[in-house]
Amino acid sequence: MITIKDIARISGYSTGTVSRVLNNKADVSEEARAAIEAVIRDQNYQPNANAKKLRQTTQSGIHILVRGMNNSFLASLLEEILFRMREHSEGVSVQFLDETESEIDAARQLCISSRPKGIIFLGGSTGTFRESFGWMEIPCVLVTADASSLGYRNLSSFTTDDSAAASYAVSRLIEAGHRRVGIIGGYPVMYPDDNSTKRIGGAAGALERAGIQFDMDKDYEPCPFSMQGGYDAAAKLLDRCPDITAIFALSDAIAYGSMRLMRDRGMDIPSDMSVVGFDGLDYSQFMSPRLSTVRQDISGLAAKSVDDMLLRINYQRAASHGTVPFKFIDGESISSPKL
Amino acid sequence: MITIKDIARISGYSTGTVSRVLNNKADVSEEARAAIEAVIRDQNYQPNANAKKLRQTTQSGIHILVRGMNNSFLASLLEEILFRMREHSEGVSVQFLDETESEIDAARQLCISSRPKGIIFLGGSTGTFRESFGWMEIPCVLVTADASSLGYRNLSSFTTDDSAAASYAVSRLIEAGHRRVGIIGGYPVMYPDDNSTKRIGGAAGALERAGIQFDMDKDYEPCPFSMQGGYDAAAKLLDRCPDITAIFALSDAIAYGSMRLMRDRGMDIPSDMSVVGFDGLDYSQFMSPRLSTVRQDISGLAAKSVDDMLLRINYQRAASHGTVPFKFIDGESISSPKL
DNA sequence: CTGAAAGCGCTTACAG
DNA sequence: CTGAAAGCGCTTACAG
Repeated sequence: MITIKDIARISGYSTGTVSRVLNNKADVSEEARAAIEAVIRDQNYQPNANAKKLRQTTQSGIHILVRGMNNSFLASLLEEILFRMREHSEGVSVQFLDETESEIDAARQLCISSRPKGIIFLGGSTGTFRESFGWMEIPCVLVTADASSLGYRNLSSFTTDDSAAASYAVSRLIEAGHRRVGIIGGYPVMYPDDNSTKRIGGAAGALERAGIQFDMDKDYEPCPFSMQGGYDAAAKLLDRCPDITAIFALSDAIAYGSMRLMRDRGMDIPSDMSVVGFDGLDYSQFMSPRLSTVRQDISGLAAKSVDDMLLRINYQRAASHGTVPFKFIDGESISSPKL
Repeated sequence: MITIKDIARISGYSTGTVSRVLNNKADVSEEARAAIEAVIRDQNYQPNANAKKLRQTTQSGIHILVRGMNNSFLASLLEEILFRMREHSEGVSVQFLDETESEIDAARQLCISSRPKGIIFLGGSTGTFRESFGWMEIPCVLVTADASSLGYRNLSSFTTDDSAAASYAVSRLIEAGHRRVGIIGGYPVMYPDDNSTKRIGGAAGALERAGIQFDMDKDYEPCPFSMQGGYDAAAKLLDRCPDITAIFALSDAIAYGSMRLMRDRGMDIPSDMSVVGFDGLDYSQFMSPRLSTVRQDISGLAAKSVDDMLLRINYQRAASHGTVPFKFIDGESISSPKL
C-alpha cells in the first residue's frame, strides 16, 4: 500500500505539498507540481478515500437511494443519472431499498455514517418526505415525484406531469370512442401529491370533461406496480364491470399483467379491449401488440436532477421543482370499442 | 455530530471500552456493556464509517460490481444477493459498469480506494478475468460464468450449466419435430468458457446428437443481449435461412426481439416459427404467447455466492466453483413445424 | 510557495 | 475487565 507519505519521500516534498497537488490547489510551484505528479504516476498512487473523507468534514460524494429495484423504469433512470454523474466525475454510490423501508430512515443512516454531499431519491413517495424529511440539511433531489408543495428549502423535485400525461393517455381512449374506461394500479388513499393520485386524478378528469361518468369505487382497482399486480387487478375490475371496453394502467408493467389476464380470458387486444400504459418501457415496443403508452422523458429527468444537484452542491443554488415533457407512444393496443 | 468520545464521556467509560462494546468484543463487564449501550441508544449514536474503515486496515464490506444495468436478469440476481447479505448484516455497496468498461480495472480502483473484504462480480466475462485478474488478493466471486478452468486461488464462480441447459432447450425443439434450427445471440469468438460459447456449444451438440446438421456460419447469428439485438439478428438469420422453423435465443430479451421481428413479417408464433429463450425472466410468462425458456435458478445462484463469500471472508475457506440446476419453463412458443 | 504539526473518529496492542 | 496512547492516511490552518 503506497501512501501520501511515500509520494512525499520519493518526490522530496512534504505531504502537505503532495496533498495540495492532489487536490489541485493553487499556490504550488509548477516545478513541484510536475515532480510530484510524475511520482504519483510512477507509483500508480491512489488516495485512500476513507482517510480523505474522515478529514474533510464535508465530504463523500453523492448518494443515490433507489426504492424498488426490480423496476425497469427506475433502472433506466438510474443508468442515465450514473452516466451523467460520471461525465462530471462526481463520486457516486448507490443503495437499494426495499419497498417496505423508509427512504428517509436510510438517508439518516447514510448522513451519519458517510456524510454525503447530496442525496438523490429515486422512487420515493412524497408522503414519507412530508412526515420526516425535516431534519435533513444537505441538498436532496426527489426524482419521479412532485415535492413543490412540501416547502423544504433543500429538496428539489423533478417529475413528469403525471396528471397531464394520464389525462392525455385517457383522452386517446375517449377519442377512439370508449365510454366505459377502467383504471388500475397504485394506491389513491396515500397523499394528494403522490404520483398514483395524480395519474388517477388526471385520468378521471379527462373522463369527466368528456362527460363520462367515472365511479372511483367501481371503475378503479388499486394494485402494486408489478405485472402480477396488474393481472390480479384486471381480473377484479373486469369481473366487477364487464361493460368496460378500455383500461388505463398506471404503469407499463401493470398493463402487461392486465393484457395477460385478458388473453387468459380469451379476449383479443385491442379488438375486445383497449389498453394504455404509462412509462414507455422498451419492452412495450417489442411485445405484441405494441403497447400504447405515455413515455416519460428519462433523459430529461436525469439531466435536470443531475444539473440541479451539481449546481446546488457547488454554487449553493436554491432547490427547484420542475416537470419534463411526456410523449405519447402510438402503439397497437387501442382501437374503437365494438358496438 | 456525536462521536465515540461523547459516548465515553457521558457513560463514564473510556473510548476503548466503548469501542469494544460497539464491536461486540468479549472482555467487557455486563455492567459496562449495559451502561454504554444505554447511552448509545439515548444519543442515537452512529459510528463514523470512514474512521472505522481507516483504522481497520482490513475493511470496507463487500462490493458488488455489476456489468450492464439494464439487464433484468442481473437486476433480479442483484436483488437476491442484496437481500441475503442484508440478512447477514454485511455492509454492501454496489457499483454499475458500462459494458465497455473492464470489471477488473474497476475492481483495482475499488481495492485501492476502499479496501473491500471481497468482491462479487455480476455479468463479468471470463476472458477479462483470464487476462488480468492475477494481481487480485481478496476473495472474489464471479456469478454467471464458470471460472473453474482459470485456476485462481481466490476466485469462486457459480453459474447455470449453460451447455446442458441450452442443450435441453434445443432438445425440446427437436422433440417437437424441428430439423432446421437457428441460434441467435452472443459472440462465440470470445473465450471457450464464456457462457455464450457454452450455450451455443450445448445447443449445437444437441442438434448433432439428433443427427441434425448445424452450420455455424449459416445457422447462427451473433448479437448483443438486448431486444433490439434479437430483432436485428433474427432478421438477418431469417433472410439467410428461410427454411428455419425454430430459433433458440441465447437470452429472453433476444427472444423478445426476434418475436417482434417475426410478427412484423406476418409470422405467427408458434405456428410459423417456434422460439425458445434462456433466463426465465418474469416478463416471459406475461407476454403472449408465453415464452418457452430455460429458467436460471436466481435464488440458488445468489445463495451459493453469498454463502461462499461469507465463509471465505470469515473462515478462510478455499474458493469453489459450482452450478445451479436449471428448469425448463413450458411456455406457448413451441409447436411442431408445418409440413 | 512550502513544511511541520494538529487532528478527523475510530481500534487495538499494551499495561495494569 | 479497563484506560491511556499510538496511529490509520489524509487535509489544512499556521508559520515562515
